[in-house]
Amino acid sequence: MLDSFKIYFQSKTNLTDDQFLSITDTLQSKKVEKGTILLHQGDICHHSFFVSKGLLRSYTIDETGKEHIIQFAAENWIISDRSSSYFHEPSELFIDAIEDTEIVFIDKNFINAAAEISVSFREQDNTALHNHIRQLQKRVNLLLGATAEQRYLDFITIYPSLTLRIPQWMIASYLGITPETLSRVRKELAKRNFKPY
Amino acid sequence: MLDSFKIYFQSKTNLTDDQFLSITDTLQSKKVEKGTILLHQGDICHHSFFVSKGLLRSYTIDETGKEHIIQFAAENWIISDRSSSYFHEPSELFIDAIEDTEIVFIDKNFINAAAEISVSFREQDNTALHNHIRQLQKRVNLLLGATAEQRYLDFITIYPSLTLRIPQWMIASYLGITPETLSRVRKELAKRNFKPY
DNA sequence: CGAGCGCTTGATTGAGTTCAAAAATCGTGG
DNA sequence: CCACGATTTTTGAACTCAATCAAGCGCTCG
Repeated sequence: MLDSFKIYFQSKTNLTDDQFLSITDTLQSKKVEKGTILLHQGDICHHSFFVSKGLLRSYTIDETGKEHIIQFAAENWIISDRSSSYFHEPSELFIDAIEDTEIVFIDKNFINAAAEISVSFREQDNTALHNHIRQLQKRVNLLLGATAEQRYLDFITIYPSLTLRIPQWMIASYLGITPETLSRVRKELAKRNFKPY
Repeated sequence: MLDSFKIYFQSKTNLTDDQFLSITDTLQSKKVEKGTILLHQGDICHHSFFVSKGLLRSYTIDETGKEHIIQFAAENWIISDRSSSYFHEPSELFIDAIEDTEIVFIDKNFINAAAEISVSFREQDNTALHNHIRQLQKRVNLLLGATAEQRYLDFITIYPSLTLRIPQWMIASYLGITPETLSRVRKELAKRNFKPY
């Protein structure tokens, strides 16, 4: 599993093999099965999770017990609660596995070591933060104005490869609509002869 | 106007007066009147705007001509389109003045110079990015689940000092509801003897 | 002082939710 | 590999929150 992390990481940071090895000797990786919870609401988030295989999600549960999915992370994505790790605050989020998943656990030590020896890592991290902001802002904008159908169309164009892997009720939760509504939206799109795949 | 920026900036970065002066000699500041547009959708965002007095907002306009307000910025806040400046992309956003406003224009040169000479500036900038992510994520979460009333209550508790300064229809736009709905929500709250101020 | 903008109020409409139940799919053990 | 229970998706009907449409009021600022 570390292999794909290495490929991912070096593509972003141009570290030499030696440099990479020197900071990854402590990295843990692990296979978890579908349903495993990696981060609990209320806990402080100590890791970022790199997905080498499988699928994770982060979500909140509100007072009425409803889940709201914040993010998905498939192969070669990193998921975590940045606010919680950065500010050492209890997390709002749960993170769990939608599929059996292979994970590399990235901790503070690694981040610090990488930042220490690599300018490009720091730059890359900064770029990732900006990307995150851009993505969140687009989503806010979508949630402010778009209909259920528009939200779904947006989702399948941005994440075509995830659409078939993620259960519909989770996509609905990500879009802020009910599973029933999503089902009807899809039916309507099919009727209008729309072919997503 | 530069004075309040200096106070703000030094409180966050512990630069000496000399250091501050050495990088702020090129900074422009300006008074703009209510309604002035500082950034147009489609333009690339070259500045961050520090508000020393007054009130700015950023917003999008969708295909149907509707405004969606992304952010407000009053005294001692900075507003910009980070994605646009960082990635040199055309901005999705407009930024304009809700009140007559005094602004300090922060450009790339200043940012780079400050980052060059001050570790604490870089840290501060990183913290600001994380704060921004945290705020956006909370907002996504709110938009995913909360009713009109919950959104409004959240707004007035987070931004009590802005509630009276911002026209109601703009607050409605920020919350993703119509002005009519907000008016009714407020009426309902008043009836239930709720005293916001 | 009046024209325009913002806020309120009312009536109506509509997109999406809720509740309920059937149909389809999945996964797991025998 | 099949069967059966569980989960997911679909469908239907009633309902609800918020949007829309429309009209009137009040303020301000030009």
